[in-house]
Amino acid sequence: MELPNRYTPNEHESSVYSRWEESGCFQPKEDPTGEGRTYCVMIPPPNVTGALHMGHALNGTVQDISVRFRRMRGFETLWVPGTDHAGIATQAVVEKRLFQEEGKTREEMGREDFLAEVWKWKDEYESRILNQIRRLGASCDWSRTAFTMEPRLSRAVRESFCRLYERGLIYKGMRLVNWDCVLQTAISDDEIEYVSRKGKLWYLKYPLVDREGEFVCVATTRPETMLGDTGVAVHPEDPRYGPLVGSKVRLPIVDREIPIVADESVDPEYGTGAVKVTPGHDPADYERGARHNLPIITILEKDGRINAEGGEFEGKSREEARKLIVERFEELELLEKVEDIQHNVSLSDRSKSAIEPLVSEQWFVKMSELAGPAIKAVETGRLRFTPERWTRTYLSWLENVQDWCISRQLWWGHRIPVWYDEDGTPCASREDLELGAPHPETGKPLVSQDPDVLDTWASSWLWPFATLGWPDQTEDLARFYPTHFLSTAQEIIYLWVARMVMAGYAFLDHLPEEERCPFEVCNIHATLLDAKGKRMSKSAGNGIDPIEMIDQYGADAVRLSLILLTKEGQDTRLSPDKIDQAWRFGNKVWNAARFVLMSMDGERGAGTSSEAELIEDRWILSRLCQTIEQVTADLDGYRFNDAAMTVYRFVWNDFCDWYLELVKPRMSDDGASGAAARGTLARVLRDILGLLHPFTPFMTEVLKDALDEALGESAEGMLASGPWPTGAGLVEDSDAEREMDLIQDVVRGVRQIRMLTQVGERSPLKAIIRAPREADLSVLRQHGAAVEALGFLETCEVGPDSERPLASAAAVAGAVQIFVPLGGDVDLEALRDQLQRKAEKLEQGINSVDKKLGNSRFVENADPAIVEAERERRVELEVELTSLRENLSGL
RNA sequence: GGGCGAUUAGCUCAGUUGGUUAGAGCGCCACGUUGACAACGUGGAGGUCACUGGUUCGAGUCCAGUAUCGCCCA
Repeated sequence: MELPNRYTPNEHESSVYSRWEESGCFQPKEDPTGEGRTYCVMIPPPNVTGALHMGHALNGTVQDISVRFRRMRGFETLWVPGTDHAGIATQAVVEKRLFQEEGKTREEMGREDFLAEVWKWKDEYESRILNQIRRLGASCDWSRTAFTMEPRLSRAVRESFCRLYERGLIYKGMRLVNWDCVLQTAISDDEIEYVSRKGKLWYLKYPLVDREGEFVCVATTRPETMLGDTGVAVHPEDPRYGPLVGSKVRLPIVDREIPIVADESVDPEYGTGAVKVTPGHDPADYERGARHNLPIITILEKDGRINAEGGEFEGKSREEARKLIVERFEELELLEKVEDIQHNVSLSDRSKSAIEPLVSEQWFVKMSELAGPAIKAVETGRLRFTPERWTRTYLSWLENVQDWCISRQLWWGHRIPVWYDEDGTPCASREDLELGAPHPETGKPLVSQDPDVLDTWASSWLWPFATLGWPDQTEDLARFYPTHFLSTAQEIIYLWVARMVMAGYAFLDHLPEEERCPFEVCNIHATLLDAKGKRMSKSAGNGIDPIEMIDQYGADAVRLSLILLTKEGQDTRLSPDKIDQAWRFGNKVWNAARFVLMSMDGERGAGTSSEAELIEDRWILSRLCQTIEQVTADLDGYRFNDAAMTVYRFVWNDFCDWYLELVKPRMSDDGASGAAARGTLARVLRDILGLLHPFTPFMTEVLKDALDEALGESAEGMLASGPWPTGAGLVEDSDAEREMDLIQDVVRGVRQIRMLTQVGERSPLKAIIRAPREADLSVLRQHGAAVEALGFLETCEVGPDSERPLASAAAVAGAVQIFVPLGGDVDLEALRDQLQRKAEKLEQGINSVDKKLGNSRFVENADPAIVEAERERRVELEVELTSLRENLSGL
């Protein structure tokens, strides 16, 4: 295969992906013995109508690396893909489009027809996002693709609902909930976003009953809610109001007498220190009202208009009512003042309309009982977060968990499996019940099913086991549950992670307790920021489209850049030039491989440490050995960035910069040296491709084919199915590394001379090397060829006390001095300058060591090994400084 | 308001249980088209590690406080 000098991802990606799929390597093999090691990951199901964003790309990459690494190591891996029906988001999107395009509302269409439309949308969008995940290279088992509303998973939802219902953990009640007046549904606390906005604080005066001309002044940001006030609260120790507690005020406009109560929750510093209490429309007031038995008055319709309680304002919108009521207060001379303030407004995530707290009848799950085992899971180490600090976030939510409002006034979702008889007596059922059939307890005919649907999280919290077949005891469930790794975003720790853990303990009661936690490791990936450090988000419009980037740079570059940039747990600024950096690395690998493959004809050695004789072969194999060990350990510990950096450096700095340069002269050699070089190159390249495969799966797969072809070896399987490089036949060779260090230093010395003296990179030079130390001398005598090759030296004369030629340039590498006779071309000034600077740095180093060694408390207290190391360092520095000074004085 | 994170070279970031002369990529300067890669190579310049205290023989690293920025939650 002839490789072009540029890697063009678009030519390869789709065919490589198809080959993976056709090979079946993304699917775990049957395992009748049940003894194979498994590794299972569940994808956080993206919203079915959503599009892939960079957060998905990063998270997908992290999961894919984990899965590919384990697969290559021989685990039976399963990565389950799928999507989430995302009740409110999907319904809102479809509703909007239908209205815009066809002018229809869902009410006009009716429940059944509307849902048919949503299903159509779902099918279209589901394939879009799943294909985007494929584009990234994700090695999911597509035969197990799941959807939260498919029959299998819907059955799991029914089962879980009924179990909780039977355990008395689900109840229905009138509660103050967050109401979205546009979508006309309750939403959970987690679906609210807070936006800081400019607003006003109105100071309203409420006249005291029986005290003509006296008032209590309250401050409010929502004056229209005064229509529902049923009290005024002050702090019990507030001297301004103490005497008034127990008396009453007359609510203006409404003309209702309401009491003044003392409540510790009131902040005497805020506003006037007296607050109006509107239990029907404010969560804090709801609590206050409950404590003081104040009545609850609801003043809003479901669409946000004022209802009959508002008297003359009935039918007005919230905004109109606010304006009119403020005007009335002014007319009544009861408006004391208005202040401009900055405050937080709660908006619905989906409709972006202001949330109205509203009392309504909803279904709830009692959470405190379910939270216990989830807390214990982290305490006992069954569940581990990476980075570890997220444990606290998880625990703090669980420890303060509120009951979960699970009903939504939507149509798109799992309909609540509760039916009512004519008296409204509910019964929950796993199977659909016929209307007219007798209620199992009362015997009266059933007249209706609950119209509401469940919160989407009430199905996604079952994801780790429902996708494996639960409530049935399937083979998959037995084999792959509990799963091993979950990777997700920080803002979803409460919404999803904690609930999944609760669900695992609550529902998988056929398993012993230690096997119920749905995953071992929960990774919280970095937040992606734009180049200015702002969080990438759809609403801010500052996101980078991953698909666009894949088109431009290839999936490998997108994946690798995300990992190279993302030190675990640290937020990451992403911009296209960072992706370009990763592309360049890929191109470097491509060209290195191309070069290696061009010279694979002829005899080839085994490429093992035991066979390696030449210093560069021993050295690169030793470095490879360390790299494999390091990368394996890092991936095992989910340190993706460290792993990627290690391979990156090995490939670029060791393999390309030094090894390839060193073996160039040997590559076309017919003898043993050439065979060893080719064997070593083939071995190192093959292992590099293996190590890189989890990060850059497409390119490595293409190069693997090319390598097989060049070596005349049959392409057995794909890289994706392994094996992972083991390091077999490699040893760490510290002698080779030390020797290579010296060679590199000397070569750098020669290069410095070339630069300083402007003699050019390749003009042949004679070098004279003085190596007074026996160890250096023998290395340089033995491996002079390497120095000559990389320094482009004609000759290289090494001796313990070589004479310095007249008119020579010089460099220093430790105790070694390098001289190059140059006649009159030497720029002595520049040379002296450089050596002088180096000497100053050395002196600085010696001073700091002397300061330590001269300090008796250091010598007495520090670890003896450290003290010894400092002494040795002192010697080394001194030797180098001596040779530098000799060199300088010889100029 | 609560919690968390960050502050190191012009920019983006590494820096392990405290112990070399604090590193990388990009950018910059100089040189170089040589047998893979000029999207490359070689060499170089560039840093009071935000600030103030403390602990320690020793602090970029640990502790406390201050400032600025950011994220999550309310």
